[in-house]
Amino acid sequence: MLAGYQLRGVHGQTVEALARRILSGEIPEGATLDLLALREELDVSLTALREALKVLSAKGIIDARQKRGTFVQPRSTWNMLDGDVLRWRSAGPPDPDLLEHLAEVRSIVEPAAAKLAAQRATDTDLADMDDALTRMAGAAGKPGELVDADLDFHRALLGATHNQLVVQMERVIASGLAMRDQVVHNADPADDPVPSHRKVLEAIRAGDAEAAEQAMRALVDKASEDLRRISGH
Amino acid sequence: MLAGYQLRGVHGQTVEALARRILSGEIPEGATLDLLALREELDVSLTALREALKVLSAKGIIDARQKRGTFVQPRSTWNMLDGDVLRWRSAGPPDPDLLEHLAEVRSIVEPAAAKLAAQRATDTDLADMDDALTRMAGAAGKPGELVDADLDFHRALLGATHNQLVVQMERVIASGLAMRDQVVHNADPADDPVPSHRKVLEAIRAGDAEAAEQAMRALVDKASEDLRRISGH
DNA sequence: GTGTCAAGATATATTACTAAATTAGTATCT
DNA sequence: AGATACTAATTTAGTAATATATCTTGACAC
Repeated sequence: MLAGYQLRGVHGQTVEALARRILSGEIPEGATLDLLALREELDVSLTALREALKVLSAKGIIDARQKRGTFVQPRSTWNMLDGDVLRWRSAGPPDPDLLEHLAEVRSIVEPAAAKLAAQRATDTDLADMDDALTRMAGAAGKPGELVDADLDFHRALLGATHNQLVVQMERVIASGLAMRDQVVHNADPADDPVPSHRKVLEAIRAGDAEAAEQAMRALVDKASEDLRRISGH
Repeated sequence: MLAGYQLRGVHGQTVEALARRILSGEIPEGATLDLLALREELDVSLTALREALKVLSAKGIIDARQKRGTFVQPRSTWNMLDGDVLRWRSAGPPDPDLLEHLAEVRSIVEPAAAKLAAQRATDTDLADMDDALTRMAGAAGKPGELVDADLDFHRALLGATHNQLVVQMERVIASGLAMRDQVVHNADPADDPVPSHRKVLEAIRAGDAEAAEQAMRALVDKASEDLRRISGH
């Protein structure tokens, strides 16, 4: 049960089904949706379908205009930073570009976050990170727990920036970790993730912004490197 | 007409009204929504209300569970990077924290984006940025056009990273510019924004990643500085 | 050419109903 | 008395049929 970073099934399965068709490209960008046909295919009422469309519309995936019809919007207007959208995308066949982009965002955001965290972390923040690290150390062998604890560490770190918007990047990182797991499965037991994380934490605890930034940069650079090596680029 | 970076009225006014009430704190976090009461207050049908709720639910603002009720979620789960959410927030009384956080995200993302852009910008990207810069230079005195061109420049720059996720940060930047405009109104005509932007563009054109990063850092640092000075901190 | 008007199409809203899910209370049995 | 099983109440979720509002297109007049 590695559903640790899977959001609760907030929106019914109609949305999921529709989203999958669009995200996968089965229904391409620019296409006009045939609501009546979809209604039959998905075997739901029109109102239920429209509620699903409202969700997708809220995420910038479709646009429903009177008289003209309901269109799939270009991918550039999709809310790629939305947790659901990321999850739907990662559900399909693994997209190497997406993985690359996710890693890139991490390497932009996380070192900067570590820097801020070093300047602002409260005792509670530190305790949260410490707790996650302890659980990481104790989860050797149990891949599910390890990923959960890993994510918790990064979540706590982002929280320590005390910047609401930075905290939201959690979704990107969670998605990145989830997709990585789909690809790697059995990580090399030789490289223990704990020391590198501890290095970050200690720099933050010491309030050394530069050291924290650098330690985090090393961490995400290694992650990117691992990814590149595995995805065969 | 400074609606340049205002999204088309995608979702009806019911969503807007509900969103305002929640975002403003009138309906606080954790509150249980009384659908029947809201139905009357907003004077819409229940299905229309439910569609509005679906939109808010898609943005992580509320959570509707059968039998238990519909709850306002804690702010930490709201999709703060969503364009609509940002717009709704900036509609209310200006939140100094939000401005600060927006500026912080800019100062994290944009220098990194400039660096990537220097490595990847195509001729088209450069032309787009150049065009925006030209329009900036020609829009002296006309504040609306200036902001539009400014935003276009940053949009083009983000596009030049060729990273879908980074491109999405446009919403954050657009929101930041919009909120800044609400506050400053009449900018000091003494400081012309064009030279600093041109410096960034030229570094990108030259493919000098470090210079581009630095030039952009200088730019956003100055913006943050201006903001801090005005908002009276 | 430009503006106005009518017709057609389609998303949007309304009403009223049924179904499903889940909590809490109640009764029953051991 | 305590645990289990049943029942009721509440509230979201879904269905269906119908009406309305608004946008697009094309035609027609000016």
